Amino acid sequence: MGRAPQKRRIETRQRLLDAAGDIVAEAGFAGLRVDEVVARAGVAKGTFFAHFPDKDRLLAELIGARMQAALADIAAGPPPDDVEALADRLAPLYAIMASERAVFDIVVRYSGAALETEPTEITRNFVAQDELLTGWIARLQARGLRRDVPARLLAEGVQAFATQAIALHFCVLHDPVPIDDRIRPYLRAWLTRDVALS
Amino acid sequence: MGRAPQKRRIETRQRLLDAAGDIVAEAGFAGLRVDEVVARAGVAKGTFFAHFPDKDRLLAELIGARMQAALADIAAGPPPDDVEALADRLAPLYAIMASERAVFDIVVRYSGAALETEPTEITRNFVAQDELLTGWIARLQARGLRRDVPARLLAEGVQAFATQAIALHFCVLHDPVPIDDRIRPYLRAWLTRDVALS
DNA sequence: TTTAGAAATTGACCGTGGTCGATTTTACGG
DNA sequence: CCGTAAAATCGACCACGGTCAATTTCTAAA
Repeated sequence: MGRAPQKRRIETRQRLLDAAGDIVAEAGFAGLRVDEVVARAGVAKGTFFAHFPDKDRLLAELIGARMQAALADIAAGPPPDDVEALADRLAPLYAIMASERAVFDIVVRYSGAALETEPTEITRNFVAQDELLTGWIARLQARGLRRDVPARLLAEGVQAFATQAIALHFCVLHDPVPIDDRIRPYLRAWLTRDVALS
Repeated sequence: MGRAPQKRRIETRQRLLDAAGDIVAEAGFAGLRVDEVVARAGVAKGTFFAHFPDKDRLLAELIGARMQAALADIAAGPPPDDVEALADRLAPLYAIMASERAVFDIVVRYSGAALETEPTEITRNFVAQDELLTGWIARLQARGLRRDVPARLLAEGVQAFATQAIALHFCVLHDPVPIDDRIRPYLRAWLTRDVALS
């Protein structure tokens, strides 16, 4: 364990994050250049990589922060009472993930902790999603949801379908359906034992 | 419509593919460098990009070819008679997708046709997977599989779970379970109406 | 206050993917 | 066989992410 980080380091890191945030606001995540970030933050290029192992990790940091905010918002409300309400509640989170192709790519890459690296905010977000969903689903299993499968597996499945739906969203073979509408049929089929009856 | 490609162009393209194949055999997909490919093929760098829009598309070409071979093999056999057999049959295809992190990344990126670009061999492979699976599942629906959801949606779901399972495979948070074992619980839950009874 | 050493920063440099105007090769009508 | 326009190839060049030895700044013990 090294020493605690100096105040200067904290400030530099924040300046880098702020500069990056500004650039994203102007040019999107895909338009972010490391040279531009360090220029705006007023530091040398090497400093950037003393704070972030690579460019993608900075993006993951920014995206993870947005996802955490959205998830906190979602978790703050009451648990949903059926599958449709559940889909409604998750929509804002998925909107972030699908906001840009570059964002989705980063989310997918870091949704599971990469083997070598420290977990990112995105990884933690997915773990938190898992817990929230598992709780919601376990509660709904007392109210008509399928009970033949553990709540945790169902929760993981929800994430699988969300990824699939967003991936299809970036695909031209399929009509430009809103992702929310695309996720819903999956969730109905996955979470209920008999769609015709629900 | 321009003219048909000249013989020379066909040969050059093949030399590039062969060189790339050799390098992959030696160093894996992650170890492929464009400079190395053109050096072995005996052409200039610009020629490479006259044949492939970018490096990733070459990789997609190589990976797609392997996937097509595996899928043809799978399709050649008789249709499976239950969920377990279905999972068995798909295993070789998933083994390719999970063989390397770099491979999985490419597969995910091109599994749906990217908005701007020509569809790759990988895209076509996923469409073919979809059709094969839809046929298999429709047949199995006459033998006990859930009938409350259209076969095509179930087929898409299988792909969603495969992606999820392979992604988790590259994640250290979870134990190093073989991907096949990871996919199976999903498929049982997704394809049957009541896991406890099956 | 001094000072040793750790922490933080610097910027020249490199590897690699990708571009583009110049050049050579091919196909084909006359 | 020649002339010419399209096709194919070439390679110097650029953009951008990432490295690292050198330098500056900070901290804390003496």
